Amino acid sequence: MTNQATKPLRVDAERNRARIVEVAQAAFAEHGLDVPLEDVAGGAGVGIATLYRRFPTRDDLIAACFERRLADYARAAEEALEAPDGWSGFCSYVERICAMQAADRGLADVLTRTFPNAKELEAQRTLGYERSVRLLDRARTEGTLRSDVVPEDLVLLLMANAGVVQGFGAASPEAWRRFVALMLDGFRADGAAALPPAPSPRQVMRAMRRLSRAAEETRSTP
Amino acid sequence: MTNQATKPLRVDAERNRARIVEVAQAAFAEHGLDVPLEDVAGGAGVGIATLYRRFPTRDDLIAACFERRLADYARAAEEALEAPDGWSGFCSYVERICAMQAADRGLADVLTRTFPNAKELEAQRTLGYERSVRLLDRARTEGTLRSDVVPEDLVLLLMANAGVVQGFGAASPEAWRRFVALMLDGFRADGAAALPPAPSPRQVMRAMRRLSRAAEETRSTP
DNA sequence: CGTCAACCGGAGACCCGGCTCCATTTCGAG
DNA sequence: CTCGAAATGGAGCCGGGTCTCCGGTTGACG
Repeated sequence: MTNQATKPLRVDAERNRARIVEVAQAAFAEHGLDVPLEDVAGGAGVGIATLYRRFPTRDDLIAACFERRLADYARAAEEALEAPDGWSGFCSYVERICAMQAADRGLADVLTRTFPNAKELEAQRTLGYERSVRLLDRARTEGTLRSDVVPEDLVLLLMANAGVVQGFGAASPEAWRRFVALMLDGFRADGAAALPPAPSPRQVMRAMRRLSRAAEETRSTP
Repeated sequence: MTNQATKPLRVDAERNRARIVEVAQAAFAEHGLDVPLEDVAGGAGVGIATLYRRFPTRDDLIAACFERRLADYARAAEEALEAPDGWSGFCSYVERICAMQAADRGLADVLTRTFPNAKELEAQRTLGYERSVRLLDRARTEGTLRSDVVPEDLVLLLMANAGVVQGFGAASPEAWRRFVALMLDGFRADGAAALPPAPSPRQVMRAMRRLSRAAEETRSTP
């Protein structure tokens, strides 16, 4: 979805494009992925048409804004893999991605939706996913992480944390920390009780697709 | 906000009112608190004006729909108080209210917002809150529930579960069970690590007010 | 059965966001 | 400096939701 091989833009056009992305990034972070695009255009000191010409689809703009952020996300797992032990790696990873969600409402959405047309984004997400699987395996074989966790549980956690962040927002910006700590305690192996079944990977995909679709509809028919 | 002392309605009007509430309840349960009111009116086989005449405000309709459901919510805590021990009472309470959220998207919202003009609703909520405090105290002094939990943690849980329910929706209707089980494990006293500070009661109130306000704005300027 | 207040429905005004069309401006190559 | 392609911006259309106004209908009482 990102124009890479296309002809380079005229310098003024490129400048505008950059400003749009910059403003959009801030707007997404503060208000979520559903900010009115007119506001973004206005904030960038540019006409709405310019924004649409450069980013025909909202998803195009989202992709442009979150490529870097998602790379950070993937890197978080990589760095956590370098932790001295599995458990601390797992914990610091979870805390880190939840912190990212708390700091950027848009990212919280991006992490729980799917963007079929933005291969770059999806590639990063997949990369992060694969690394987190290794992270999970390591902590699990170490015996500190409960043995019945599956990668899908991370999605559960991401969605739950999104709810906390969204719910408390600015009213209690640190509330998510407590939630995550509680949750991490629940992930410990010792004394863990049996768990109800996890959603299947297919179900997770369906849920993420559903969220994307719902967002789109909410936009066209608010 | 509920008209109690006002003159009784004409029988046909009363019949319509009842149908509106009935349809609205179902619509709220399925689509959340933000369903278009025209749909509700249409579903009830009634003109939009009739709905507005009977419920000048969306909140009036919400209050009429959720008085009973919130009474159920308050009763859940009462019944949990009768459990043989504190821990099982706490667990069954948590599971029950989360199940209620999963079964009714509207309720999930009602439980995390505030309705300053619906004293009946707020009274039920307060009742439920007071009972849950006793529930917490009992399990805590029993030594099974970690000693550093506070009532605000239940709000944290409600908001997190709302995120899970909202996120997975129909794609994995049982996912919340696993989440709640994980969470409950985190609430156990044994081996609990120190927790970051909880949001203060004031912060919780502010957050709930904020959600209400946000919802209103989303409605007028989606 | 007649009357009137209560009730009803739907047209339409209003607002908002998404998206497009096109007359005008600006860049930059020659 | 000239000139065409690139870029621009805002007016304007659409669709959807809220809420009101008013002419027509109906229940209930005498």
